Amino acid sequence: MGILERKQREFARRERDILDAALNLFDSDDWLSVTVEQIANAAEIGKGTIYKHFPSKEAIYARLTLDFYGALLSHLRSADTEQGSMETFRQVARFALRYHLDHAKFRRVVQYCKRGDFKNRAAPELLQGFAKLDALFDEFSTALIQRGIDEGVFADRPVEQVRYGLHATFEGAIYTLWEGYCWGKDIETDAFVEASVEFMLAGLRAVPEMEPEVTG
Amino acid sequence: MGILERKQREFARRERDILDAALNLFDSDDWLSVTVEQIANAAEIGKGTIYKHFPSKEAIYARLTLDFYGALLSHLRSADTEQGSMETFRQVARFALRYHLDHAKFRRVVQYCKRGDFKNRAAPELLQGFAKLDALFDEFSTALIQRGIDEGVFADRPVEQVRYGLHATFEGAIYTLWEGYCWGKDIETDAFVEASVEFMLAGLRAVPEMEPEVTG
Amino acid sequence: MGILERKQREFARRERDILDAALNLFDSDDWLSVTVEQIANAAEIGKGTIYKHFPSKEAIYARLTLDFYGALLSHLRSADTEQGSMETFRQVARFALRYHLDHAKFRRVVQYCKRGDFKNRAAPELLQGFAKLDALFDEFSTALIQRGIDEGVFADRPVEQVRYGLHATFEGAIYTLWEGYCWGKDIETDAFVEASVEFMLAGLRAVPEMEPEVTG
Amino acid sequence: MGILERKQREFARRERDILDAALNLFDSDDWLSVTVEQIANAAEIGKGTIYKHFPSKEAIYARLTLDFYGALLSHLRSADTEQGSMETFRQVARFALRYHLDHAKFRRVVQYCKRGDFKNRAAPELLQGFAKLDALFDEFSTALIQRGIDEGVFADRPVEQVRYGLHATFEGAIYTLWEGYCWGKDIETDAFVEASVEFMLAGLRAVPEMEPEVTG
DNA sequence: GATGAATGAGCGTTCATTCAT
DNA sequence: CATGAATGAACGCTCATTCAT
Repeated sequence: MGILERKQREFARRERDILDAALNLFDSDDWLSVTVEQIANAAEIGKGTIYKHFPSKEAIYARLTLDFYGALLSHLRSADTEQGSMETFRQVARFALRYHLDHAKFRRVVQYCKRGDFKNRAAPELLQGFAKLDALFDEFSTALIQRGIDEGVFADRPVEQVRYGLHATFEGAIYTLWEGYCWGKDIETDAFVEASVEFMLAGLRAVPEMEPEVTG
Repeated sequence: MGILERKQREFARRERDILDAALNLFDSDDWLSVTVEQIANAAEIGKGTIYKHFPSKEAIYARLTLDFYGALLSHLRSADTEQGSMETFRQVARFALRYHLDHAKFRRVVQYCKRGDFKNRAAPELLQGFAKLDALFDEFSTALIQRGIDEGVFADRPVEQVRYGLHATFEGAIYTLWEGYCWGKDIETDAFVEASVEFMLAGLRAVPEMEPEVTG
Repeated sequence: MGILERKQREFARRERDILDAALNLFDSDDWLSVTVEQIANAAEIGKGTIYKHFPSKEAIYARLTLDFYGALLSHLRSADTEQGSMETFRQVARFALRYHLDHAKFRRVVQYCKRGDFKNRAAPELLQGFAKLDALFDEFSTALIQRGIDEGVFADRPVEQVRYGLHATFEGAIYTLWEGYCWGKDIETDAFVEASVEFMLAGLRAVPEMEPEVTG
Repeated sequence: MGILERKQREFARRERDILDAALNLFDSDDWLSVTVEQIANAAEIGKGTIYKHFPSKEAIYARLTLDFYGALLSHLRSADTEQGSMETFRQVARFALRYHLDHAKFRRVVQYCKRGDFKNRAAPELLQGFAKLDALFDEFSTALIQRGIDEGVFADRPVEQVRYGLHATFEGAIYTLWEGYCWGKDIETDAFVEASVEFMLAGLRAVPEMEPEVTG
């Protein structure tokens, strides 16, 4: 019915209001001291209404984080793969890093949700949500790397092995971009993105064992 | 006098007791809920005595973090530099990563002290301590890289630029080693250390702009 | 009309559903934390509908209590009075105690409604309901005792006086039966009922002032 | 040392202040809505200080109740037992009832602590405290009754059995005295105490099985 | 008449820090 | 110098009741 539909839409809209309000309030180093009441006020609803949508404050954190990664994944999957695997990887990596930069408001809450103490407290269903995303990212990146190896563009090593270094660089790049700070200075973000992407590609192409002779 | 000296030694010893007690208590996901009283009990002193040594609880965090990085730096500086710059870098990087693994008890407090909200609250003198360490690490790593470039082992690029990718990989490697978890699975630490080190070296050697032709 | 009648019947039926649902949910030590929503769910109606039948949650408590005592009274009044006054009293008392045991689900809410804080908050009309029941029980028990005195079976004292002890034993028996616990042990209910009834009869028969000589 | 002793005395004194303040505030039908802050204010200490003495608000309830029963027991044990067992029982029972009247401020909290939901939440050590008191009261009353039986003053029945009715009357008397209300009217307390005590004695003396013939 | 989304007041408890002894 | 009792601000969450549809 039209009435039911409208109610559902209003309900969904309020949920967005809550998440948006929270996200904006969380964009500060003091974010952890933002109270549920402040979120409710910012969303222009009552405090109790928040709990119609989320069972706890931490569930809001989790939801923002899941939304963040879910949107990233969906963008990545719709990436253009017509080009060579190197260029494809470059664009995917670049996009992922820029996505983090463009959604920097999420950074504190996303990092919080990765912490062990958060996961210890989190409801099992939330943890499942995170695990599912992990698996999807895993699958996506594995395919990307394997394609490069198959095409002879990346060094022919077990994917398991090459992903270690790749993961390190990627995680560190995000961390540093979000921190905005490196080697005692503010970073120049565009340059940082490009340098990190090329670093990843260099690692993917490199033949690890014999490299001194090859390069030297 | 002997008396004065003994008193000073006792005082210093108590400080160590506090820091050791805190460090052990902090080795848990619940570390943030460790109270000053618990630390005092574990150190077998009164709660008030802690405040003779540290102006605040967060000062203990800062001190542990400074100690952690200070010790790392001093170890790195005493590294053997007799070998070629590539091998020297490899050993330095490997040592730094292993050092983080070997001092995993520090991981939560060290990560906490990097957070923006901590730095906002921190006393200026503490921030100076961190800045000084940053500068020393900067100086040390710059020298290492520059030597490799000068010897023709690393690609000839502005140090500023190459350090971006290097920093990303290094930070991400530490983060992941401490997390113990990557791509949805527990990591195999030895392999992870080696993969990360070689990834860094690959990035340092690679000629970034023309690589498609070179490798393909 | 048939339609009107059916509506009334449905309405009354819903009220029963609410009361039954509430009563079942109240049969637990946690009964005070049962929410209106839980009652509504158990009664398979909407939360708002409850308020079409009862002006407040406490009105449900009051209604259950009034129903409980009302049913007891109506049973007592229809008791067989053909036997002697002692046996009649014995049967009435036994029935009243067993009635409490058989309706133990009511115990928490009935006791709650006796509390002073409840009565302070209660609407005047509810208090009138309780007062009316009190008066009817008063009348009923007075008649029963007076009959025993008139027949020379109970000691000849002012009814006012004898009822004090009787009331104490009766109230205490109910309390203890509902509690199920006495002198540090679980009670054996049948024995407890009989012992209490005989205790009441002993008190009713006893000549208070001179008894040492009489019995000794 | 004098210093240590003084500290202990001050500490104990504060505990008394808290308990006294709480007791006074609890002497109202609204007692459950008395907040910890109100108690702290009334005791002229900080809210946190309360928690140095009691782990929770409910622990204050429990403590008051234990104090109440502990003092009663110690009074009862020091009762004069020189007289005959009937007179001794009469005086003990009378004292116990009057004690409840004289400490009516305790009545709400004492009744609260008997409730099942309270006991479900209570710490095991508290429950042990209650169980211990139960056992001591049990022992005391058993001895009193047995003495009456041995002296031929009370009917010769198993103590277990006679205590059922006695317990009912006693519990009910206290409940009613505290309520102040019986058969729809305010009670006259002195008369109620005497009537209840004589009721208990009548029950103790009565020969249960054959009484119709004996009395009629 | 039935519904259920929205409301918001209310409170126990923790713990870093101080300071009198 | 060492101690530990005292402090009090701060906050997530519940749930009875209302009322627009």
